[in-house]
Amino acid sequence: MTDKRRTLRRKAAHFSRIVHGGQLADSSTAPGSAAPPVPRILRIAVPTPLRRLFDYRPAGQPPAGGWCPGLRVKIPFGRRYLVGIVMECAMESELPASQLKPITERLDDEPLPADWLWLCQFTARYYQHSLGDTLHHALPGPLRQGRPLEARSRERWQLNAPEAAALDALSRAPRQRELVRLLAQHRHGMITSAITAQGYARPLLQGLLDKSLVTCIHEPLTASESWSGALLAEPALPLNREQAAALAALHEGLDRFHPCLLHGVTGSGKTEVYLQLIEAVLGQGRQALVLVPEIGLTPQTLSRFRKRFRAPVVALHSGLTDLERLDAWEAARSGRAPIVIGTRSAIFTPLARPGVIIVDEEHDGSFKQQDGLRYHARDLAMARAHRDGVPILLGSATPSLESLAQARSGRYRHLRLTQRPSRHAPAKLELVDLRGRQRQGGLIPPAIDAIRQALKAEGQVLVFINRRGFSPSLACHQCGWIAECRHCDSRMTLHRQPPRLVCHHCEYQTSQPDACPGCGSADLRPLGAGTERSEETLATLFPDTPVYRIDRDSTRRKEAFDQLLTEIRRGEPSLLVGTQMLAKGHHLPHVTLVVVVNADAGLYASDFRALEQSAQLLVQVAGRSGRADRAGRVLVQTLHPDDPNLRLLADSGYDALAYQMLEERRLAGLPPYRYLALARFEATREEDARQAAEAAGDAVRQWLAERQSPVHCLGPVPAPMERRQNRYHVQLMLSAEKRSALHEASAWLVGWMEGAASRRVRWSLDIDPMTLS
DNA sequence: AGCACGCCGACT
DNA sequence: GTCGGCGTGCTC
Repeated sequence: MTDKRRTLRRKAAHFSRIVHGGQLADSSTAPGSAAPPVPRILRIAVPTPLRRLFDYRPAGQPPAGGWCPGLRVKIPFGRRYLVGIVMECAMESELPASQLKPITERLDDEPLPADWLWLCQFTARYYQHSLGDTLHHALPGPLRQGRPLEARSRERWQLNAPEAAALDALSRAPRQRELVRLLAQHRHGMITSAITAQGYARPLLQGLLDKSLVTCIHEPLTASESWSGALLAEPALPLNREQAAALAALHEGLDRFHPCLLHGVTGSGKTEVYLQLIEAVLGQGRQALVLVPEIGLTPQTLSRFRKRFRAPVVALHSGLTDLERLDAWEAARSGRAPIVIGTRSAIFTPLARPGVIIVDEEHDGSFKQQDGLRYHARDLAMARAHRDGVPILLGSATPSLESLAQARSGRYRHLRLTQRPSRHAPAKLELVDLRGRQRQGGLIPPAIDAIRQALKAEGQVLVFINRRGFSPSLACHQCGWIAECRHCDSRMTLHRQPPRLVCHHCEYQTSQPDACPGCGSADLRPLGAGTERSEETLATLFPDTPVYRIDRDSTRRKEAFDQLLTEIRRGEPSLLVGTQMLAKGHHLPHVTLVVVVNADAGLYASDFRALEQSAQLLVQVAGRSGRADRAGRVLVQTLHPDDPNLRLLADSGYDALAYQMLEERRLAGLPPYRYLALARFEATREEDARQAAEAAGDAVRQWLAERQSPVHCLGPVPAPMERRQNRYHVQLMLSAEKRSALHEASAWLVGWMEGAASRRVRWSLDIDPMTLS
């Protein structure tokens, strides 16, 4: 009884710290202030999900600049040692001195960069995440582990002999010859990572070294490279009128926060605008940060940037080792890297002299992290540009409704590109009625005829089907049994290579049954088509044409994908069957016909963003069709050819549908007109998840009522797929017209859940959720 | 999240 | 007799 009361009191105290305390470290105590007094207390962010700082006593020599926020320290924490980051220096602690431990060791002489620290604090607060966890997440691995942020040396490779002589010596080593040619293009040599990024493995370099054809120089990493002088390695392309106008508008806002939406149809030359904007920024001696979708950081994108500028382009992609990542981070922090290009997590790269942030394909879903720290890189980019006082450019042919609304309201400058260099307008979507038609591999006769014609005219055909595997389910024609996952509320997808039933939600696999487990009948049939089945059908229908399947299964190995793309770019008439992997980003100049096997998935889905996302995807796919000298066709198969949304998209284009969707969002009280926060609860027992959600719902409703808060609370409701991997998902939604109100309410809810949630229930809060599932 | 402590079933 | 299951509590 007394125990219980004590626990409650402790929870209340803890809770009030979370809600009322926790101001951000004052930036006036940041590095640079003169002669700081030695603090008695260091408040430290610790890599744990606990949303508070921990007080320690300083120990050892203070750094030259004095104790200040941003210094890494090693600390004893419970029974282990962790790397924490000093966030505040204070003279008093709420705890008695006897309960404070001294830090074990100071790890830095200089604090971590202030812009990085600010962004992490902003992120933790905005997404209601533990600051310690956020900092940990945003730090390169070696720094996370407490390794020093010191100058590392790196290897620079330079050709020794004249190119011709070297080539002579390598008559029987074609890869080494290629590498020699590459090195010959770089008078000052190349660093290892730049070479491996081009696909040359280290052993090749060793081979050249053994033959004394190259020298390897170990240079300190901090050596500043001079890239001043001539900025461009190749001249900029001429701009059309719209591009020039957009660039002129961007030039007006180079020295301030200037949010812009570059809204340009596929092929209208957005990248050229990026490049010339970056040129201007580099010309001022400042840096550019470019964010691209996960699928967009291809060697082609990268080489376009690298070819244009003489300055080094640092790419942050998933293939980097921890040390390479640290190098990139350090190069950006020190200002040595003028151009940094990377996916979502690259938003956490510090910059010495920020000049512009560009978010390419800003509507892309991969900018939102879907687990753990659920941040949206585009939104963080906006916050960061605002704080740094630099322009930010969001680019897309199919802008998110969020960005479109901002542009329409005038908060973002709306820059449009409507012209394409080719004579042809983007291909129109032709809706094809699927109803009552015989399908082969998902395709109906008119589509097959169109494919035949396109191939006859020496074109390539892209068949888009957003389902991996052979068939999305396996059904018994005797009793109606359907293969379902044991662990999820979902159907198993049939795969042929290898033949298995696979759950795409939890990876659970079984062998394909010979007979129905329900009635024993052998009449099991695949239901519907996936990429494998379309591939098989097309191979039968067009035996003389190569069929390439591009999906996660066929391109598991990276080289396989590159090889396929190279083959496809040769331009021979061929059939490409693929998921959105193919639809996004890749330039496929020889495709003259696109067939969308089924456009219906997003039209009637329950998720409020489904229509927006499928419209964006359809437009992206359609953009693969047609090229400079030949108009393309896009056939869209659908069971709902009269669907008003689909019609609007086909007849009037994305923008018209987008503006209509915005009106619908306004009426429905959904983003971007209201802000959402989604609390998710999951547990192995359905009961536990539901009870936790109900308790949270009751608590937050009471809190809202007491304060007469305008925030709405919906639920709890079961998630759209309630059972996943044998865990039950229930959710609670908060919505508000004002961000600040939502923020207050969700902060309170998080505090409540942190104190109240039972051990068997996992919960998380998703601010600005992308999906309600 | 880790990592302890603590209290109940099948094993050398 | 103990090894180890996961329930509960704590981390300055």
